[in-house]
Amino acid sequence: MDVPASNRLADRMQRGDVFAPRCPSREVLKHVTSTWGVLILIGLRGGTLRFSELRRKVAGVSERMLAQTLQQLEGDGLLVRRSYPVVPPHVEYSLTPLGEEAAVRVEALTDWIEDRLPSLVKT
Amino acid sequence: MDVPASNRLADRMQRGDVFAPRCPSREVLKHVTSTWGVLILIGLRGGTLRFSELRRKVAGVSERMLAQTLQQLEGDGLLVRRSYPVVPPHVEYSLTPLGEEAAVRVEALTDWIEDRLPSLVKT
DNA sequence: ATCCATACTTACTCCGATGTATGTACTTAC
DNA sequence: GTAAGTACATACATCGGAGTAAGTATGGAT
Repeated sequence: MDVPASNRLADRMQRGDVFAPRCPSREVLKHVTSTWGVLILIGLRGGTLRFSELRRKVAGVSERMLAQTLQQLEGDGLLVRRSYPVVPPHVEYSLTPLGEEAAVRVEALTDWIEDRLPSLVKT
Repeated sequence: MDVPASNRLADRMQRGDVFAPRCPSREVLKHVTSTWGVLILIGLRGGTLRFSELRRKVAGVSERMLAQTLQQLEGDGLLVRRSYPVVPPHVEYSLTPLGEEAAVRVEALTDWIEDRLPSLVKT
């Protein structure tokens, strides 16, 4: 069968198509599937967390990567940052409804991997 | 509340826990969520494909990255490689049942991103 | 004789993802 | 006075993901 007209690159990019290298969806995908993006999304499913709480929950993140990844996900509209002008600083992060939807799907993948790990060939 | 004993690092790694930095599940996760890993898994959902067919379907991959990512996913038991001793070479790749399960979840995520792209803040 | 197609591998290179270390501003605790 | 906690920013170094180009082996087409 032939390729339908709606498969043209421009159309696919407007709809959102990860197969189109320059589609913005690739950016979001990159953020969401990044090492720390995955863990932050899942970590926040339990509810709102402060920066340092999240840092403890997502063991192994550096402050640098945590801050950076949080900004990316915030820019994508997947989480919100609320800061309170007190001292010491108090900043809270929580998923948006959109972020919750993304997190559910990411967690479905990681849960599956964790479950099936024994079936997967040893590295 | 305290951390239960089953949350000890060693236990979490045996079960498979992406939050444990040295758990093998992190390796699999890395392969599956890599730029080309994602696209290859989805690309193969349509059925068996040859190397060059896959290369055309997953637009933008270099031969180098395609070969390398295929080897990773094969090592994880997510796809199988069948080669026929003919000339010119003929090699087929297809998902294993395990790979199909993974691909479904990966595609659920990418489908969601494609759908919700308009809702996501512009970069 | 030369080119093309196939499925890679290898060498070289580049850039972005990530880690480390340090700084900041303020307060509480010792 | 000095250390610790908080939420970052910034500079520097590193490492691996990723692209490019070329090579390999073979046979058929031109």
